[in-house]
Amino acid sequence: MSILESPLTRKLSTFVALGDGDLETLARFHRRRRSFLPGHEMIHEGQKEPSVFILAKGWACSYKLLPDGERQIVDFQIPGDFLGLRSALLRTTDHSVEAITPIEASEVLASDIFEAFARAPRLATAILWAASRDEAVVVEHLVDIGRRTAEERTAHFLLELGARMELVGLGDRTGFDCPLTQYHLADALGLSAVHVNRVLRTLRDDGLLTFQKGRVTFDDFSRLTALAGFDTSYLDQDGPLLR
Amino acid sequence: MSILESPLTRKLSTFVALGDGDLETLARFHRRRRSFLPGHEMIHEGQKEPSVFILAKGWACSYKLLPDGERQIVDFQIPGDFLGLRSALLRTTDHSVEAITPIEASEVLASDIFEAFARAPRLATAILWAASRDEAVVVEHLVDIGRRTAEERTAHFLLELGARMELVGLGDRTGFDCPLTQYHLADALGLSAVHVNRVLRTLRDDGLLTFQKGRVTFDDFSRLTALAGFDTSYLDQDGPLLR
DNA sequence: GCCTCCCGCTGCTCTGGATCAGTTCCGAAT
DNA sequence: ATTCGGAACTGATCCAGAGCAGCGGGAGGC
Repeated sequence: MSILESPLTRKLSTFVALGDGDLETLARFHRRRRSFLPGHEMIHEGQKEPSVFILAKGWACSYKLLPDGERQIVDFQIPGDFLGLRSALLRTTDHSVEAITPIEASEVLASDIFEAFARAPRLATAILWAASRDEAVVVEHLVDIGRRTAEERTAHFLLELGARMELVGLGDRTGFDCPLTQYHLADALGLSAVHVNRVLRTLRDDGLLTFQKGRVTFDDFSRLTALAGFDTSYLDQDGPLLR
Repeated sequence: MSILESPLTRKLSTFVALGDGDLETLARFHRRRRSFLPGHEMIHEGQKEPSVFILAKGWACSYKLLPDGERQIVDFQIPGDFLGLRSALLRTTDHSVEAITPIEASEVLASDIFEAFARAPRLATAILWAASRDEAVVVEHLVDIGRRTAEERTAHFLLELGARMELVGLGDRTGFDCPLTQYHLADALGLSAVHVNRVLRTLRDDGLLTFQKGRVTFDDFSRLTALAGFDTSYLDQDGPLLR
């Protein structure tokens, strides 16, 4: 896949129109190609020298484990996302990352990123923007768990995920392909797997959303966004915010 | 207050030894001094042209409101913290910020920050580090809400806050001054105020922690960290990580 | 062809925390 | 000195979601 059509380039381009120099610097990130099988722990909590990856294909999830063995999934990573960027900056790994599907990724050298900051300010801004966007996703997730009911929370979370998939051309408002199990969803939403199952069933029975056979289908987008209190204004913007 | 003893400088210095040029650039941030009274909404969700502040004195909180009027506090800001940095990068404000106490802050121009990235790479790295640290705080908060019981969650959250206060010289492992009400805590922890009250009472009765009269006291630090599953390794490091 | 494992699914019971409906306390304003 | 408003605190009841126990079905391995 050419750098020009990589999901990351696509994502960054919605924010800023990248120049040739930026693209060249970005291309240099993709030196070491790596593949991982489902279940592989790509990054371990506590790891020294944290690795950074750019996801080209497949899904991963970042999570933390509690002493009692419970797991909280903090975020899912989809094509175009960075893995371990925060850990690299903090020089300490505060979470683990696991491959959910077979994965294709580029392992990036932290030094390449810092170099990019020095010599390709436009690209640096774009990366910062992407990092901020990730943080905004986590914040929305926090609100989901803190203040929404199981149903709102599930609906809202899947809509958010759909919006992210759409941003890299892997989905639209009818739905998206989704390799997650109900267990993943439970660990992400702070619910039990049993309850996630019931919630998904009622959402389906109400004709709002179907989560089945590797696909999430938004059966009634407008009623769904209303139920979830989901802000659809992201659908309005077209073209880079910054030229 | 001289720039050298500002909470932000102090915080950044735990990470990287800043040079004269860095400090000069940092000093330029503090051009417009602003004061706010408790309850003032310094940043509004949806605001265009978001403002950026560096908190010098006082406490603020960033939060999101839900359609049904519920509020989720995402984070508290203490001296040395940035307000609205993420919004500035995203060029859209996805949360509000309210002053909790009387506040002294510097309003920073986004352009000054971007300039700093171009000409003071060490400082830029330090700011990036601070932003990553903020994100790590939000992630811990997410785990609190998603997977910990009310008691663990309350204890863990206050310990985390204590660690942050310690980092800017405003607390130690015996406790810290804290202007929050039980309502603030409830909105942050995703609990009802009633339940927060009960939890604080049992923590106090068990001789673990006292939340009273504007101060949080860690009555039994080691039992408390054990209950909360709180990682105390932050206490080990001394001196900048990066020289 | 059968076995096994994982995932989806379901009924029942139990409980952590919400909700409702107050009272008490304290500090600031008049 | 009294009022007033916000915060802390408490008891009683309710319910969303957890926990437990178990079933069915499909995909992969031998």
